[in-house]
Amino acid sequence: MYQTLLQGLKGALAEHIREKYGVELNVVLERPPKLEMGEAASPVCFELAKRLKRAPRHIAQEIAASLPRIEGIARVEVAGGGYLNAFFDRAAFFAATVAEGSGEWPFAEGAQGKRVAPRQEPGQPSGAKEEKKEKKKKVIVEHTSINPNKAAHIGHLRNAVLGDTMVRLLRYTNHDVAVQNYIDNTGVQVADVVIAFQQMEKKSLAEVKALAAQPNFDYLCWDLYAKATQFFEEDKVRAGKLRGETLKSIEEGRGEAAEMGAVIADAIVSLHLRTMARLDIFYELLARESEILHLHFWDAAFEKLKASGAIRLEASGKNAGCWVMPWRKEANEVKDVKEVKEKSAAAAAGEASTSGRTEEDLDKIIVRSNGTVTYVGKDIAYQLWKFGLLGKDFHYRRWPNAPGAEQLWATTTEPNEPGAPQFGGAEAVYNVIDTRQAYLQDVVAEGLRALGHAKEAENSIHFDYEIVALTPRCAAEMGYELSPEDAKRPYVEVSGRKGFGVKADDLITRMLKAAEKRVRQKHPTMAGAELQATANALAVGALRFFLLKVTRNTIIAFDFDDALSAEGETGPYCQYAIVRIRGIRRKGHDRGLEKASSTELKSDANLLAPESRAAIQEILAGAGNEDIWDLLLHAGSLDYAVDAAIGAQEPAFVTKYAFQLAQAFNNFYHKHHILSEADAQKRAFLLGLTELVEKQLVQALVLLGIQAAEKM
RNA sequence: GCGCCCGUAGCUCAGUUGGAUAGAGCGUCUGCCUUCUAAGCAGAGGGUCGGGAGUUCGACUCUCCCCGGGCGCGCCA
Repeated sequence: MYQTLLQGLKGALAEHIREKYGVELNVVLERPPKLEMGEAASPVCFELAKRLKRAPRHIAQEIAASLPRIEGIARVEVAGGGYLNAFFDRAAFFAATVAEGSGEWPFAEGAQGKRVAPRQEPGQPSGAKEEKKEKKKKVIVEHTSINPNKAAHIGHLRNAVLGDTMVRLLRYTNHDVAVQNYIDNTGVQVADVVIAFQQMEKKSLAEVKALAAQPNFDYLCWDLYAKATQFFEEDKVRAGKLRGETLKSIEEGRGEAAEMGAVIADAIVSLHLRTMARLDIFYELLARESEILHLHFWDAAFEKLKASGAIRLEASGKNAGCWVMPWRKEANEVKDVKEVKEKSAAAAAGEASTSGRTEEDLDKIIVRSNGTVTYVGKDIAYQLWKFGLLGKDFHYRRWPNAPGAEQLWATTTEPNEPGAPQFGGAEAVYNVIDTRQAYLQDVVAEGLRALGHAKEAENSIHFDYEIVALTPRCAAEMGYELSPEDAKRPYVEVSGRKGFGVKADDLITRMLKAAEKRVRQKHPTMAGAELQATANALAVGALRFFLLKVTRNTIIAFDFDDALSAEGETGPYCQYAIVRIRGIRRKGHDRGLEKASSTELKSDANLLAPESRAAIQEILAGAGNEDIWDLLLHAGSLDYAVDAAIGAQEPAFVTKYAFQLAQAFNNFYHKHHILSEADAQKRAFLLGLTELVEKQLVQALVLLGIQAAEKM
C-alpha cells in the first residue's frame, strides 16, 4: 500500500508543478528520517528553486497551500528549508492495506469504491484468477546449472537460492516464469570423472552403474574429482590426450566413455535435484548440452552468425583460421576500442608499448581453427533459443522421479512425450551466474546484438553475484590445510576442482540438527512429524535468509557460526515474530475473543466499517502509540519493498523488509499487551493489526522461500 | 598492462535514482521472564564513510587523482 500512495503522491505533485509553474521534472520521494515528519517527503522544491530562481521554502509553502487533496494523504506540510512532508490518513492506510488486492479504496470520500492503482495479483501458488489481468510477461530464469560431476557446494546454494527467490518475486509481480537448470552433461568436468573411474579406479561400466545407484554417489565423485585434478597435473600431456579422447566420445554419444558419462551425469543431476528440493527449490526444465549438440543448435546459430556478418573468418594474424566476433559493444565501449587502436598504432610506429593489447585481442574467438565451437558459441545458440530466435526447438521428455509436486521436463533427441509444454520464446532471460563470468555473458549479449536482436540483447540479464568463500578459520575447522599466505587472507575461495569447500548437504544437515536440538529444548514434548517440520522450516529459514540478506555483489566469507545463528537479523528471528502472533491468536481464540483468526478479519465489517474509522484513527494518532503506527506502516510497505527488489534485482531488499517488520512487531509486542487490553474496540483493532502483520510477514517469507512455523 | 568490483562502528553488513542528525545485527557493558513463547525487549558505548581535490543549495552516493584488496582479460568450460 505504501508504494501505491507514493505513486499517487508523486503523480499529483508532478502534475501540480506542471500546471502551476510549467515545469516538468522527476519528483523525488524519500522516507523522512523521523516518523513525526510524516510518512513520505519530497525535496522537489530545492530543484524547483533552481529553475524558478526563488527561495525553496516559499515555493514549498505555495505548493502545500494549493495542492489538491490526494487520495489517502491527510495533509502536506512544509519542513526544514523547503521539504514537503506528507502525512498519511492512518485509518485509511490500515483499511487499504487489509483490503489490498481487492482494488477498493476504503473510506473513499465522494467517490465510493474508487479504484486505486491495483496491486498485481498476490502470489497464489496456482493461478487463481488470471483472466482479468493483462498478458503476463514471459521470462526465463536459468539458475543452479551445476556441472553434474560432483556434489553441490555452498557456492551453488547461493546461486540456486538467489535464482529461486528471483523466480518467486517475478511470479508475485505477474510474470510468467519458466525455471530452467542447464546441465553441462557433455563437458570436460564430466569427462574428468569418467577418466578417473576408468584410469585411476579401473572401474567397469557395470561397476560405475552400481555406484551411481547409491545415495552418496555425489560425495564419492567429489573426492574422485579432486583426485583426478591431481592426476592430471602430474602429467599434462597424458591429461590432454585422455581428455581429448574421452570428450570426443562423450560429445558424439558413442562408446563406453559416453555411456559412463551419461550414467554419472544423470545420477548426479538427480542428487542435485534432491539437494535443492530440501530448500524448496524446483525446476521446470533441465536443458542439457547433449541436446544442444545433437539437435545441432550450434549449426543453426553458426549459419545466422555467418549470414549476418556478425562473425568473420580470419585469414591471417594470430587468430588465423578462426571465426571471431569483433568486439564493438555500444558507444561507451567505443572509447576503449579507440584507445586500443591508438596504442596499436603507436606500437606499429615503433613507440614503446610493450604490453598494450591490440585490436585483435578484443575479438572473441567463436570457432577454433580446428573447426570446433567454443563454449561462448554454444551459449549464443542457447540464448537465441531462449528468446525463440534460433528457429529450432528441443524435444522434451519427463524426468523420472523428480522431487516436488510439479512435473519436471528434460530435453531429449527422441520425439516429444505427450503433454510436453512449450519452452523457450521468452521476452526476458535471467541467467544466474557468478560475476566472474561477466565478460562471457557480455559476449553472448553482443552476439545477439550483432545478429540484429538489440532488444533481446538488452533483455539478456546476467543476474550476477559474488562468490562464497570460506574464512580461514572455517577452512581449518574442516581440516583443510592452508598455505601461510591463504591463512592470512580474509577468505579462501572454494574449489570443486580441488575438493575444497562446504558441501551443500552437509551444511543443510548440520543446520537441521542444530534447529532440531533447539526445538527439543524449548518443546520437550514435541515429536514426530511436527518436530521434523518445525526444525526443517527453521533450518531452511536460517540458511536461505543467511544467503539472501547480503547484497549480490558482496563476497560471503562463510563461517558456520554466522550461518547457524538464529538471533538478530536472521530467518528464525522473523519466524519467531510469526510464532508469537500465532500464539496470541490461539490463546485469543481459546478465550473466545473476537477476530482471532485471519479468515474473519478480511470479511469483518466491524474494523473496516466507516463507523470504526474515528476510533482507529484515534488509536493510531494517540500519544504513546507511535510504535503502533510504525508497525502498521511497515506492514503496509511490502509492495514498496518488492518493487524495489524487482527494480534493483536485489532480493536482499525483501530480507531487510521482513526483518524490519518482525522487529517493529517485537517492539510493539513488548509495549502493548493485546489480550489483556481492556478497551474492547482497541483490542479488536490490535488483533486485526496483528493478523495483518502476520499476513504480510508470511508473504514476505514466502517470497524468500521460507516457511512460517506454528511453534518454535 | 587494460577492464570490472570492493574499502562505512571492534567484527559482519545495510544505506533504492545525490537530500534532513550516517543505520542494523553480532560482540562488550547495564537492566527486563508469577501477565500473549526471553530464538525476545530496553538502554549505554562505539564513525576523519580508505585519502585528497572537484561538481552542487546539498556528496557515503556523481567526476578526477592516489592508496589498499579481490576478480576478469585462453583456439578452457
